[in-house]
Amino acid sequence: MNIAFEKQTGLDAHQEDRARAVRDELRDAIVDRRLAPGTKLSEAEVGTLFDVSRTVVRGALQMLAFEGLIHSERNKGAFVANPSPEEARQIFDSRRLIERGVIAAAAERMTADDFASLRQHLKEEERLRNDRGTRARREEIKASGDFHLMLADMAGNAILRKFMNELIARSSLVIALYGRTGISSCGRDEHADIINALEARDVEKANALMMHHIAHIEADLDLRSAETLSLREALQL
Amino acid sequence: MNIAFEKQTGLDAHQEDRARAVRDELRDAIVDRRLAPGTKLSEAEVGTLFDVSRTVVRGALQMLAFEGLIHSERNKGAFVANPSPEEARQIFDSRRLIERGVIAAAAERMTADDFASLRQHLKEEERLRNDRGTRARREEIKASGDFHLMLADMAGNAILRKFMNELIARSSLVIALYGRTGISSCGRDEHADIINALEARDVEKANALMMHHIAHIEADLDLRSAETLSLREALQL
DNA sequence: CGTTTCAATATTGTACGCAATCTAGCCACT
DNA sequence: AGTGGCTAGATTGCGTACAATATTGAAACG
Repeated sequence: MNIAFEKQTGLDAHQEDRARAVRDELRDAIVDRRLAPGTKLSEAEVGTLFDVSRTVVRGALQMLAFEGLIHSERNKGAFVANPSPEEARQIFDSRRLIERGVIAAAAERMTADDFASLRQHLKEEERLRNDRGTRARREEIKASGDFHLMLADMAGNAILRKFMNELIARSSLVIALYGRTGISSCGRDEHADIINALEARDVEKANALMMHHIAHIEADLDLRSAETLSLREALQL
Repeated sequence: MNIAFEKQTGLDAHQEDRARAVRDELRDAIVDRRLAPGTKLSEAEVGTLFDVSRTVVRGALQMLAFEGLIHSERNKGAFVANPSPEEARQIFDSRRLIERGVIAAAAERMTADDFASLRQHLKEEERLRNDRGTRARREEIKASGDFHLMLADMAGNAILRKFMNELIARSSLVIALYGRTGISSCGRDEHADIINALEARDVEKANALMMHHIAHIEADLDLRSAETLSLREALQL
């Protein structure tokens, strides 16, 4: 476990809820794959790295377990989730369902400001796409997910927003695991097209575009490696 | 807090994961309103009642907070959730969305056994509906929710199932808070109609029936009392 | 008499220690 | 040499003590 942040980030910024801070750091590390699936997250080790007690670490791990990002077994410990192809399918099926609802709700509520901030975000995505290096790739994955989360925000339903948060995080993990080209599939201006359709208040079209978008992401996955993964799971989990 | 179960139930059955056992007891108590919304759940008090340490209680409370059944504030404590009318709307909007997906997935996977166990469950609901007393009412609410959870099981998507679990629990809370007649709306054989449509593999009809069903439940609520509740919230929260 | 301050009390947040459980490595035995 | 069991080490589960924060009540002041 070669995490190199210690307490550089806002971990000790406000001394509020350190468990949440640790969770956020771990989640980022998992989502952009600095922590490989299957990695054991030892309470003592994590605690040492973040300079907090095991009590705090346990809180953070419990939260991550709820989000499905780690998998913890009693008396065994917590491990970074290693989603099976079947789980991957379920995640994307769920996304199709929920993003449909997000589009429908957002279409009725979005303001000019919303479109402006989405377009601002698009520029950022574009910039990252042209950058090179693994760091840019990681940020690109995160930015791509953030687009969907911004839409969920604009839908104005806190529950759907929470569900999306979980689904996006787990999607990133799946893409990291099974992605062929990384995220180039997310590449072309599909996000922009969705925004345009929404601005035209064409819900049908926005929906169709979103479904295509998700289908593209899923098509970039190589879910055949089922056996390989079951094996890995059997061996190290 | 007049909970009267102590350790009568399967709490100490297996000595595994007592936090989960406490969570389940508390969830039941919240969902069928033995614990009123807004009630403070003191760690020490809960611990004494269940004869476990605060550590275990904290674990249980954290889980309930994730499910949206309690609301905990730092250095203040945990309180049984007191959903606002707006939250109630969001919960039912989310249910409409997700149950649509459940119906679609279940329709393609359900077996004869599934229909049999659903019909078995219907009989149980029917029996409870004819019983009198608050205990029967509570069990009726739970059974009514279980119907939806059984369908979610049959959809074969663990993620949707988890979402439904949360939504059903929160719905029960909302119904308890805002329900006019209790659950008579859920009464007529709407569940049975849905099963019949599913068995005929008529997804469209099943969906329409489910949407009507949810609309009926929602129509039985009195969400006007917005001010009253904000006040209550302001006073006791 | 109302308001404000402050101290006493209660409650939550966190660290730590011990017990229970799992893991790994070694030795004996076939 | 391979297999099985056993012991030593490591890790998690949980209780408890102490620190940090909020709440309550009374007393002092305007």
